[in-house]
Amino acid sequence: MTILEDLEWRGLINDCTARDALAKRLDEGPISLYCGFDPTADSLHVGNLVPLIALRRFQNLGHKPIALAGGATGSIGDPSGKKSERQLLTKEVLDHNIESVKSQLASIVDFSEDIDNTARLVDNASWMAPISFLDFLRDVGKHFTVNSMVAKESVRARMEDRDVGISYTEFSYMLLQGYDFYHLSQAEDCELQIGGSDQWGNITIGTELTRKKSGATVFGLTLPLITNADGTKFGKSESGAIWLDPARTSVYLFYQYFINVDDRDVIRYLKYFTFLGQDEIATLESQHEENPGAREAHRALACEMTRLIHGEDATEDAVKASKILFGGDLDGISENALQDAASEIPNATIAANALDGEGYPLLDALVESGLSQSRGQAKKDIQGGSVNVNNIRIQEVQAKLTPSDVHFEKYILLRRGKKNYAALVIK
RNA sequence: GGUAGGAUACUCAAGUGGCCAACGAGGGCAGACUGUAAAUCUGCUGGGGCAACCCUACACAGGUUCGAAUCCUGUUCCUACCA
Repeated sequence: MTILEDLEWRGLINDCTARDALAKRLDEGPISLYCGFDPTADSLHVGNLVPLIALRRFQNLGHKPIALAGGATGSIGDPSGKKSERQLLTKEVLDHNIESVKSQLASIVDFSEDIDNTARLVDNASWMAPISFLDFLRDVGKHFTVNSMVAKESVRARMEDRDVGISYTEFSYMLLQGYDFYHLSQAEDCELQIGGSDQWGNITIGTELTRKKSGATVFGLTLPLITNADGTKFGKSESGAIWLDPARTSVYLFYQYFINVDDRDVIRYLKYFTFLGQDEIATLESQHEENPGAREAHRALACEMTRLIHGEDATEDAVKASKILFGGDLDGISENALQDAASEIPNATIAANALDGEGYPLLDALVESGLSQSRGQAKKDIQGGSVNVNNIRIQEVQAKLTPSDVHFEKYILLRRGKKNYAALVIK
């Protein structure tokens, strides 16, 4: 199966320039391809993942991936899909972001030097910064009419909204990205750019510019926007985006996000995100249809994803913790098991002597651990029967935690609702 | 510039002197059922207090009144029509 057939089967091709010509070129041998990302944050999140994983799919088949960090473009701001003008980021922030994201990229594409088609990371600031404004206008700007630029979706949306408008700076963004492609085609023999579907306009500017300036044919391919069956935004949980940085989104929560994917989405996501083949996914699909309650497909998705981003050991810990936390009773649990579970969920520390005498109010513990936002909310949660201490439901608002609630002289396990856990660590 | 209308909680949207921390819908959270689903049903949805109650909040700043989201004055912003 060719790479394009594989992507097609996975539902990962949204749009493609000169599809037949690209297929032919891919048959002839490995090519270099790139995918850009703007360093707007110091971590990637799962929403960024599809194009990067696609880079890896190409790499697995011998092609040479280039990850492009938008040190230059990121300082301008891509208007695509943005309703209003963006705040400019300082150079220090951009540099810091690129540095942080670099290690995350390494878990997705292979940067090891002992293979022929090792991945490379480039920063477009390195070739963009030296170009003078005059040169840019003469060498790049001359190739495009404002008429066609204005017609691009990303610009038109902002032009039509007269309240926000679009600055000249953001208007120029597409030319910068277009120039990137031209530059990489010259300097790195890069022949393909991939990206999210919102990048179509920017990518075609690049293929056009390259053709006009050098006569070479380069290709563009966009991947679909991931949509959840229930209409919510993919990659967002109740507490915000699911980040790849474990300091921002714990491995446990990362794993749980995929475990909790909607039934209707799970097979699609296995195709989008994992490297499992047709046979394996077909097996999971039939298992899922026969017995959805077992959630084999969810487990496979969550494990594959967690393993890819966080590695084998962290995945095992997350699986272990999930088993303990959703296994019911705490009786007979071992100290190690509880400790493992506690290390995966939010912790709050209280002093041992706070439990003495009257005991420590459960209300305070809920707020302290972040499970409830305020004491008033904590009270409602308790009255609503959603609060558990050591997996036993507590409904007295005035309940106090005492030394008898402490397991192994160290832990009290709190839970709000079915899935929100926190550990109270006694010091 | 003129005239008319508008600004209410996460969003939409009622309320036009006390019964308003504010109807209703969506969203969110939780409970029941289940599979850590979906659908459905139920409860909650400004902060503090066990409570009586207190504080903060109906664009902003003042005023009238025992009492204001509601009336008056000024300010800002929106929308429509006219110039």
